[in-house]
Amino acid sequence: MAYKSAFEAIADPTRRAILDSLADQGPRRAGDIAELFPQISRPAVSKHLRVLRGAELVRQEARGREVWYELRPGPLNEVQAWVRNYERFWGDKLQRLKEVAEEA
Amino acid sequence: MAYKSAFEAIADPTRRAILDSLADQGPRRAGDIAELFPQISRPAVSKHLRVLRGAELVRQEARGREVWYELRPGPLNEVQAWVRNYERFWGDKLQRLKEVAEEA
DNA sequence: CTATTATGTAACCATTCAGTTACACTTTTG
DNA sequence: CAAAAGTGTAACTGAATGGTTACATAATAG
Repeated sequence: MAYKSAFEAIADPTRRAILDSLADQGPRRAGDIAELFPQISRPAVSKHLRVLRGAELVRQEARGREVWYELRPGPLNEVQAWVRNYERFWGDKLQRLKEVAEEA
Repeated sequence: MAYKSAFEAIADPTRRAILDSLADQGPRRAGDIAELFPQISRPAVSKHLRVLRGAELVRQEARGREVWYELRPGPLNEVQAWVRNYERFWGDKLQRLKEVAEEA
């Protein structure tokens, strides 16, 4: 059960949704997070949380018998940096013009 | 072999490297791309290319018996948009300040 | 025409993944 | 204390993943 990179962690749509919910609504309990996904079982969500922990995208904090999860989006930095390298291809007008010119 | 989203396509480091090489050096032949990865076989690279095609991150163009691959980074837009939602957590100074304040 | 080159695919394999159910553990509640 | 609540893990399962080797096909070269 090797630790995953942020790239792998966010490949799964359920895990992205978990992160989204933490971003929108702040720290939540494990059970509350699981309730967001009635279609899958609680242990399945627990495993997703473990993957997110492994990627250091969330931090957990025990409060009595409850466990609160908090967003820790730092590692997404790497993803952003990688994707930014491609912005020019759809953002840079000159680049776009060059592509059109090459097609002609 | 269902078609993957951009998120899933870029989860694999070999596929990211393929995209990087196309971004850096422009369109290349399938064989040339495969040579970038001496550690894995040519068919394995061919399969990665297929995944990238499925995600519409590359386009292929037959030129005689050669097949040229060209970067088509449009779908990365979706990834960028998603990640951008998290920028504020590490970029926004006010947000950072708020977090520090909450910890204190 | 034949041989070679460039490429993709089929068939197979071991591993990983995402899910399940059953269970264990710890903390709170009555 | 006993029961209930909150959570994670073990064991299992079917499907998908990433890799391999062997082969098929099409185009160029001699």
